[in-house]
Amino acid sequence: VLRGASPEKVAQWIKGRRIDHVERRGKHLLVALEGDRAIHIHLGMTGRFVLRRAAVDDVSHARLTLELDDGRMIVLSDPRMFGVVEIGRTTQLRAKLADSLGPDPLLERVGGTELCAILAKTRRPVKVALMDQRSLAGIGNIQATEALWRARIHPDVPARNLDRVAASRLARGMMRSIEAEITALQGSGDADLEYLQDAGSANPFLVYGREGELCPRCKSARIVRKEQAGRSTFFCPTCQVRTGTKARGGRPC
DNA sequence: AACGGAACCTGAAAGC
DNA sequence: TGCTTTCAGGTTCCGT
Repeated sequence: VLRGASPEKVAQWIKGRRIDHVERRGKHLLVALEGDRAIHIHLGMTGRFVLRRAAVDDVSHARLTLELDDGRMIVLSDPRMFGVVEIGRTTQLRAKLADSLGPDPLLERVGGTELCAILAKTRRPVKVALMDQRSLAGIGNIQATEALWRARIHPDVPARNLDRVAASRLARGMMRSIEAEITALQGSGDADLEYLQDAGSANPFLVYGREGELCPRCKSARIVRKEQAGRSTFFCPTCQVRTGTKARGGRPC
């Protein structure tokens, strides 16, 4: 979906401009062009970039094609059209992103102290709080699910109940989970993209999408799936507990 | 202010 | 086989 501009206007805005660099904050991408112009892209749920040497007719659901001067094509494919493309001044778009998004764990340090302070602001379930882009940028349903399992924290715990120790585990679990996903993407041929977008490939996650399977840690309980704030959540009812919270005397931030 | 729920849209998979 | 239902990685808006 183009935001605030016609296709013609977008083409006019970017045509002939050299790409200066690309920056990212959370799930948002900023393709910075020369002359303080930029393209803001959010892939939504089903958006992906496809690189083609020449012809692009084989790319399904192509919504935007960037033709480079060396003949390559960057095609933005997005079946469900939840993605967003917007043009504007680089400085302006960057400021808007910085303003609307919380810290990005890959750009700035988000340790136990920082995370504890962020979570202390709400009594929503910790999983829901983790996915709120205004408090933390870049964590989606899968990362939140995986991070909570790694940290042995039950997704239903009110965010503000987490003490320093639990928040530290969660911060670490979050980083590990992100790193694992990046490694999987770089290594074995886009492992989780395949899982999510191509049929019949193996599930690369620890608990996400594994309802009914044995917990990979305790190997005794089975992974439970439940709906939370309209999203699927997976957790181990044995490993992931509500202990270590302030309510039980844990340390605050 | 903060929260839950519906809406936005299409395709794949499961169910019948 | 083929039609129908369910579900999906995200965000935003609206009503409570």
